[in-house]
Amino acid sequence: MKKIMDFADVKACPEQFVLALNDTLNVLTGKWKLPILGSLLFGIKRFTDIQKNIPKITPRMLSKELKDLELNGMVKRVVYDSTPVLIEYELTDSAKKLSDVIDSMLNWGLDHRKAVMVG
Amino acid sequence: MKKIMDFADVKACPEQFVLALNDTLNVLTGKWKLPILGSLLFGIKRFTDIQKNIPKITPRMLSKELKDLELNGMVKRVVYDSTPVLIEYELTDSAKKLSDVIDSMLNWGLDHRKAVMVG
DNA sequence: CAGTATCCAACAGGATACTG
DNA sequence: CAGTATCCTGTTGGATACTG
Repeated sequence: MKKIMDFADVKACPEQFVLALNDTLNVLTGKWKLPILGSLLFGIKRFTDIQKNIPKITPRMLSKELKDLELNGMVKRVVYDSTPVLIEYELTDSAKKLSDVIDSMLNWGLDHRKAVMVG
Repeated sequence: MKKIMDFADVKACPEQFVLALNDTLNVLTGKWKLPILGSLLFGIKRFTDIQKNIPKITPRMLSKELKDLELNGMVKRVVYDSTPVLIEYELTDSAKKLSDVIDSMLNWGLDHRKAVMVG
C-alpha cells in the first residue's frame, strides 16, 4: 500500500490529493450509497431487486443515488432492448476495488471501538 | 491488512461491522472534520491556531466539530490552569491511526480518477 | 483567547401519489 | 417494471454579533 508521503509531489501539488480524497468520500457518504454498492457486490441487479434488498429505501432515493453513482463511474446501467425493456445495474471495476478501502475503514472502526471502550 | 471475510463472525453477527464502518464514516464526513484532523496531524494546536490553519471556518463550526471529535475519541482537549487559561487540542492515538484509512482512500481515489478519465 | 447566541439558507432525505 | 412529480421535514452549515 502506497502511503501519502510516498508521493513525491504531495507538497508541490496538494490539490489533486484533496480532490482524490473527496472523490472517495463522496462515493461513500450519504444514507444509501454503501447499501446500494453492497447489494450490487453480490451481482448484477435490476431496480426492483435492489429495492427489495434495501428495506425502506424509496424509489425516489434509489433512482437519485443510482444516477449519482453512475455519474461518478461506480455503476453501469445496461438497457436491453427487449419488450418489455430490461434494465440492469452492475458495479464498475473501480467500484469493486472499493472493498480495499472498506476493509481498512472496517479495521480502523473495530480498533477504535475497542480503544474508546477502555479509554 | 485483515479483510472483512477473514472475520469468522461477519455473517453470524453483521451489526458490529455495520457500526464500525459507520463510526469510521462519521469521523470523516462533513465539511470540516478532515481539515481539522489534518491540522492537528502537524502537532498540538490551540483553538485560534486551527482557525488560522483552515481558511473560512467560523468559530461556531470549529467549536462544534471539535466537541464532536472529542466526544468520538478523536481529539483530546487539555486545559492548563494558568492565567489566562490555556487550552490545547491534540489527536488521540486512535485518530493518528486514521492515516492508514486515509492512505487507502487516497490510493483508491487516485486510481479511480485515472479509470474515469479513460473510461 | 476561546468560544456562545441568534438567525437564516441550502440541501439531504422522507411520504405519497402518479406514469409510460 | 422502472422510475417521476410534489410537497414537506430535519440537519448542515453560514453570517454576524457578542462574552468571560
